[in-house]
Amino acid sequence: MASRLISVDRWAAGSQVYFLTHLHSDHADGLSSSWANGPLYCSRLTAKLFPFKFPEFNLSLIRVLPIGSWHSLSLLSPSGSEMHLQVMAIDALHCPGSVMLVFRGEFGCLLYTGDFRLEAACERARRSRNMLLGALEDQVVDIIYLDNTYCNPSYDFPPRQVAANQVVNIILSHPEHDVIIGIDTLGKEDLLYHVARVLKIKIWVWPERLRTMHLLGLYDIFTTNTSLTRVRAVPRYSFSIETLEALNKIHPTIGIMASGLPWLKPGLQMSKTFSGSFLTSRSKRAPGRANCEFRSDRQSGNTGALERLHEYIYSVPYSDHSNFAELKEFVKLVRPNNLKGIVSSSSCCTEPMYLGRHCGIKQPAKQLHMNHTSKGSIEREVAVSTKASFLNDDFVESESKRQKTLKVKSSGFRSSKFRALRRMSRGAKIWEHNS
DNA sequence: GCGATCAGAT
DNA sequence: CACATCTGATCGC
Repeated sequence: MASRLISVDRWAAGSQVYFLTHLHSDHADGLSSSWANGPLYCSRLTAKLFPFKFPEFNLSLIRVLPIGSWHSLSLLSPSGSEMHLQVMAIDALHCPGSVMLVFRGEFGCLLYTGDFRLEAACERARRSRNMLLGALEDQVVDIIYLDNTYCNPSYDFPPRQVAANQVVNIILSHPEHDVIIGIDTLGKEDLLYHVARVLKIKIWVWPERLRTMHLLGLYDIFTTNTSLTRVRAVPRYSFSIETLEALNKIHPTIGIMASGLPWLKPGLQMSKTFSGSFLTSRSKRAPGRANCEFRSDRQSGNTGALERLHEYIYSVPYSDHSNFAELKEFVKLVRPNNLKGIVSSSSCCTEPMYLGRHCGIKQPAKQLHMNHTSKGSIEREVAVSTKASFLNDDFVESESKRQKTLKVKSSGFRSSKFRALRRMSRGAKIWEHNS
């Protein structure tokens, strides 16, 4: 049906142009060094980081989209005529290089937010909002494709600035401890930078991550020398109770997980908050252990929960996705005719519709995530609602990317032991100069 | 042996 | 009850 002229964060063949909103692997996977399906548009910073993630990639395919200016494209429409459209990238403040995309053309005006967070009090976010409003001028956004990751009123967490200060306070209250902070391959640099600046310390990162920091222009505060600092940012997958227990045999150490848990409004489902989280580990489940003494420092209101999850581990509600209130404000600002979520998961499957009601959008029965089984009919709906068939399938497919299949798992003892050993060996890198 | 893909774990 | 990312198994080459 639809000819799929454009793909966003989707890499199957068949489109004429491709857009990458940011370099997190759940958006970039499918790309590879051998990928050559068409020109790939991304922000300048993403383009700079790109060869680090895909060393063999044919860089001649990459097109830089400058932030804040319209870029014109001519595509061949299914009927064989030339189709003109324009696209603008706007800083999404999700991770370095992340952008949202505004498309306009004979099909109307579409806004694809990608993953984003524009906090109310943030100056850089204010610039993005203004840029967006300037781009829209008097145009109506026909469809907003929204980062609905936390599009549910129960997701209520503070601005990143607040959470960053919580991290600072936790470190300050443990003056004799080493500290590890779990991070991913990209993102949370602002948090680390804030911690380093306020505490006037350097932060250890692993060598690959240091190279990323340098690509981002951060040269001074990060080091791979553990003797220079007591604060280390470690890969999230090596951040575990086992790691902390091992580290504590050598030196008192606390772990801080920035994000990692859903942050529910006080009073909502608190009893199950910790089940199934990253803290679910074999040692935690061992009977008779006193290592699950959750102390809730949750304050009233929504200033954000500071949770001590474990004698060594704190969780801080630091999120690079918008919370519900922010999503609501954003949709009110954009006032789209139609609203669709880009993430499909159990907690937000019907929430775009809910958000639309909150924001006064008159929304026909077209929302995308009624359930996961009616995708075919959804695609037909979208084809109608966009007035033109050229974007449709790929947007829809990008939304179904993160669908999870629930399966019964069987993990063998051998593999778990192997994993533990592997973690230890990675941990050894973490404390190499201490032991 | 290698890359792509998937399941599973964290 | 999330996200992002890693490993290992499997498959096709």
